[in-house]
Amino acid sequence: MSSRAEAEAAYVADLLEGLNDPQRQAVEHPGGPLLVIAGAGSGKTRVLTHRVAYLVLTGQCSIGEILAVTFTNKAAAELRHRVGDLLGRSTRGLWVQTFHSACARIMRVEAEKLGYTRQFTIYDSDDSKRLVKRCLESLGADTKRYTPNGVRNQISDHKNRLRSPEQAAELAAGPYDRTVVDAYALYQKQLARNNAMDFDDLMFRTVDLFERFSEVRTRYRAAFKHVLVDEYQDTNPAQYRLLQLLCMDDPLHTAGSAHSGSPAQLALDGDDLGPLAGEEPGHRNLMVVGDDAQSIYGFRSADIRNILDFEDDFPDAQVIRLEQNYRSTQHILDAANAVIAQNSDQRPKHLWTDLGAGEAVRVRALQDDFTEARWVVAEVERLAGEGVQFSEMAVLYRTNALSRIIETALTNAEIGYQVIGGLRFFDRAEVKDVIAYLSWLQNPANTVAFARIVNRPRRGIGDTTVGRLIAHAAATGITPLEAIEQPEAAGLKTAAIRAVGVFRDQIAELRETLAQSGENDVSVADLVEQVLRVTGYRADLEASSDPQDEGRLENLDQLHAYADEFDHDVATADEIAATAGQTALDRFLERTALLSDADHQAEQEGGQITLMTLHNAKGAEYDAVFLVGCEDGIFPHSRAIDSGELEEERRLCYVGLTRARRHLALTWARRRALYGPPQAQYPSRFLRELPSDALDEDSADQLTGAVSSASRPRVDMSKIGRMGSGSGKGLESVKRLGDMGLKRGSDLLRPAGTPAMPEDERPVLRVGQRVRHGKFGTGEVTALETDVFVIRFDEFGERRLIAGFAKLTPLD
DNA sequence: TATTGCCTCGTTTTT
DNA sequence: CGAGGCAATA
Repeated sequence: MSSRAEAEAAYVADLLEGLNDPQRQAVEHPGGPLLVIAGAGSGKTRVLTHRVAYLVLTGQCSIGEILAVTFTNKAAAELRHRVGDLLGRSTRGLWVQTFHSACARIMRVEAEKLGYTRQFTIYDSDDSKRLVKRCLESLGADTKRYTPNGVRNQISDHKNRLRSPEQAAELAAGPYDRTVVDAYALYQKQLARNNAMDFDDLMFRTVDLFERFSEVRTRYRAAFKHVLVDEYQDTNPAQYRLLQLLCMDDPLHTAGSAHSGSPAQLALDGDDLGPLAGEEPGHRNLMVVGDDAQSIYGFRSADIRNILDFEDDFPDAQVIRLEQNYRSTQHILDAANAVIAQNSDQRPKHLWTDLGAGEAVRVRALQDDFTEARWVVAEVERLAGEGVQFSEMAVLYRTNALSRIIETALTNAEIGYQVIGGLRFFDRAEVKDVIAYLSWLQNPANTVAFARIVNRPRRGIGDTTVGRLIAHAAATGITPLEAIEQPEAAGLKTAAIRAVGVFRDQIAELRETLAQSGENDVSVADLVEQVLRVTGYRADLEASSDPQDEGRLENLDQLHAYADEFDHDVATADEIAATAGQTALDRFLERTALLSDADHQAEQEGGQITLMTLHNAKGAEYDAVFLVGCEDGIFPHSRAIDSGELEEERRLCYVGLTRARRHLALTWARRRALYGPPQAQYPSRFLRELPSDALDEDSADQLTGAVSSASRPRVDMSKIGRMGSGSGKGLESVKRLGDMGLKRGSDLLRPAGTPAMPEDERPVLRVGQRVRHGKFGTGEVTALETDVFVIRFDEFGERRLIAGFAKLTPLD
């Protein structure tokens, strides 16, 4: 053996040191499709990083021939960092990217083939929502019935399933679907006209590109000899297809029928659909790592079938399971195992540890939300007294609305905390405004950015004027930038022309600066500064008396600082190579578009306890975890109960439980004031799935008393009718209901114009009785409460009616 | 055109 | 309770 080979063998032996058997098996996998089922805390990142290092050290491929994809920038950064540590050298050339940034990078190079310029703008969900709204309006759709957000989600789902508008049309069942499809078609047209892609397009267009241009496909297939995927359980059909196109044989024909879709329709020349005769076979080196039990993004079109059916999709696939957990004590794992075992659509799995049984898991029923919060705080203080760091504790909840009361309790106890999630830095209106300025300067076709900033700060350019400018631009095929140069042609009158003129001059000045920046490489920070100054944006905020504007100014300072940092951040050689021909502004916009706040978020400051949703908790771990609000309707969420999505909720529970290393407590409140007055709550069904052996003795009776009432038929508050239009004449009655612990206001329905009915005239009803109502037609009484009827109408579903107002005629 | 007040409605959200 | 939407106002 040559000394070089010996040295290499030594390196590799070193690398494999300390891995358990299945981990090592995964790292040494000879090639071909590999699925690593990595239970929570089983060392999946370890496997990924070691695998990359192994491939490089054994000379199976160079570092630049590996593509590792993740879902978050944070995960990508960590992966890169840890691979660097293992290899002891630079990871330059290694493609560690999020799905979206990898696609964006490819699209920047290939955009022209699909009719975009390289400067295409990436729309975030907010931009995309605005555009959808505009589309709906121009279709004349009622945006109350067709909410922009709802329609956008539907469109997003179509795209994630690789359905073109035409294909979506084939599936459209009712009038709602058809409107969605119309909006989708128009929306895509507008995106193209705006030279913009939304997040979904980054994936969809890349798939499209690979499917239609064999030359491009071949190039990327050859470039990556190994593809690794993190969090595979969260991939959607588009991502699945992309992986297939990159790795597998005969890529145009291997698509599973469930996932296949033909390219979106784009009017383009140079189509290159053809048989694949002569195309190199795929390398098949696809390694995916994930945990089906942690698939919690189904609502974002992630398809758990991807991981469940991996062996069917790739018949020669190897499957390796990692079940040894290095994080939690056995009681915690027992609890998690028991809960997830209730799911039927789940790979059987049994986490175990050699860390010992540990402390019992605790379940606590508290009389109300306030008491619950205080209990958690008291426990936090007790644990702190035992030496657990605040930074090692977390409070988890299903919905953000639950955080407030915990925050209040922590504040009262003077315990520092940080809330993860909420409004991100780059989503703040003022930050987005400035970015929109920059974005529009870079891409004048970006109508969404134009509409956003044209009257910000206020310049007296109202909706009508903006509408005329946009309509004029659309009608004549020019950009909004050109449109403001010809306000007369757009049909504007004197006052509007003057206002637009001011704006036009400001933009001209900014464009001048930008043009110079191309030559002299003026920094992005300077551009930000220019925007703030020239547009009067800063002056406007400074002159304001609104106290919130102070914070906005601070945010803008932060944005400036961020841009400054960006200017001085020496781009890696990689980035420069990938972005040849791009200006600093181009790169800045790309980065901000794809960067979430989590990446920007300061590392855990010492001494602070963390509050976050269960979704945000994935990947995190803490010594002590409190899972609050374990009540049916909250967790599992009522909407999930309705739509039968309990398994995903249960996986969410599994995620929550497995975040804890040593201390785990689950709490629920018998009464909770979520919106308005307190309401009776019932314990989460998941609590009853916890094995008593894993619980402490006090936990045993924490569900009794309430369980019997939970089995009582309950009114599903989410299906309750709404108060009719008209003013609050019913307020008194509504207030009385509030006093009785029922929800008030919008949950109660009073048909417009219906007068209150004297008590003695109200019909006597019984459950099961058929009734007629003036507005809702016929239905059946499902429940009676004091002053309230609950009726399931044949056409409108369940509604709650105020007895004093509802005119109901008994039918039998 | 900007401001106001009233009404509605209420998951989760890696990009 | 509180944010966002919208219609009635100044």
